[in-house]
Amino acid sequence: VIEVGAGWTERTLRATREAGLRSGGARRAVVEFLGRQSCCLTAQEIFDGLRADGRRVGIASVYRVLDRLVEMKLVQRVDVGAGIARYEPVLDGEHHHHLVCNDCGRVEAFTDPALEQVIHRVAAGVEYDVGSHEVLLHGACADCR
Amino acid sequence: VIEVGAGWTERTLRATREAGLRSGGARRAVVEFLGRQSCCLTAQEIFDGLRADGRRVGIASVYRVLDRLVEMKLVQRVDVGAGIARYEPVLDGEHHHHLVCNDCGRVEAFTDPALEQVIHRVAAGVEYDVGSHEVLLHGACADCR
DNA sequence: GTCAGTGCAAAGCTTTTGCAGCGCG
DNA sequence: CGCGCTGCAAAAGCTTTGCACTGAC
Repeated sequence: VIEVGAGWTERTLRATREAGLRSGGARRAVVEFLGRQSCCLTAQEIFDGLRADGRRVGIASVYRVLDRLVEMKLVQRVDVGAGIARYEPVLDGEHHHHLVCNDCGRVEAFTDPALEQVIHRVAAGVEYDVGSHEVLLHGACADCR
Repeated sequence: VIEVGAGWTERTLRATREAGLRSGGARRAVVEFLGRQSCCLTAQEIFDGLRADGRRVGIASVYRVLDRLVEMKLVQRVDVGAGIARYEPVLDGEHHHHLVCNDCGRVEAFTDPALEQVIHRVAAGVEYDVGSHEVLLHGACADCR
């Protein structure tokens, strides 16, 4: 079952409530904003988006909310390599990886079932207790090449 | 053919010479230091290592040399996700990926031929002109779990 | 002699922390 | 009504840039 953004928003708000966290305005705003996005965003992009919507949130709160959600495995942090962290919702039944353009910095998603299968086999064979994985393909996007 | 560190050092110094770059002390020191390492290092670790050897290099030079070598595809930059970039020699005939411990930050290498094969197939099927790739497995290492 | 390469210091950016106050439960 | 959540500002990293000077070619 593919869960869409709206489902993630609701599930996330419920999970934080059930974890005994109080619901302030900043967390709700960040969660609702993230739930409307398709791919990974930087903290600054989330901050700017909220400000553009007229929400007076602090960027520190954005980081605090994201940290908490990453900890709860509701958000995945993706480092595409420019020293800037990106964040995206963890959707049930959907899992993708990223193409990164070395020239313009564009990031796009791709999926591949065989790739997932091989990674799970590899993860099962190492000494680490692997909880998540990430595949990055770096290169030139259609526009830049 | 597996090329060892010494081969990389020599090949890299030759490549920079042939690219018309002048050979100052800092680049030579960084290249020779990197050639002696097995896995990825941070710029700070390289800087500290050189200082420990008594080389009076500036950290800015370490970054400048690394940038240049990444550009020439002689060094690969690896972002394991703590906001700190890591760098490692690109060895001919050897290619590995990384296990990252979420608790202690330890980074280890692993290889898997089937994984490489699948990634190359995926890379050939996307719109990007893929030049490099990177697989990160995050979890708890043997000591931390 | 020229100018790329270098070390040091200062600046820039992302991210974290301190703190007072608001407001959820 | 306590204490978690928040915004703001300041601090703390990592990385880059400015600048004068050295040394390779």
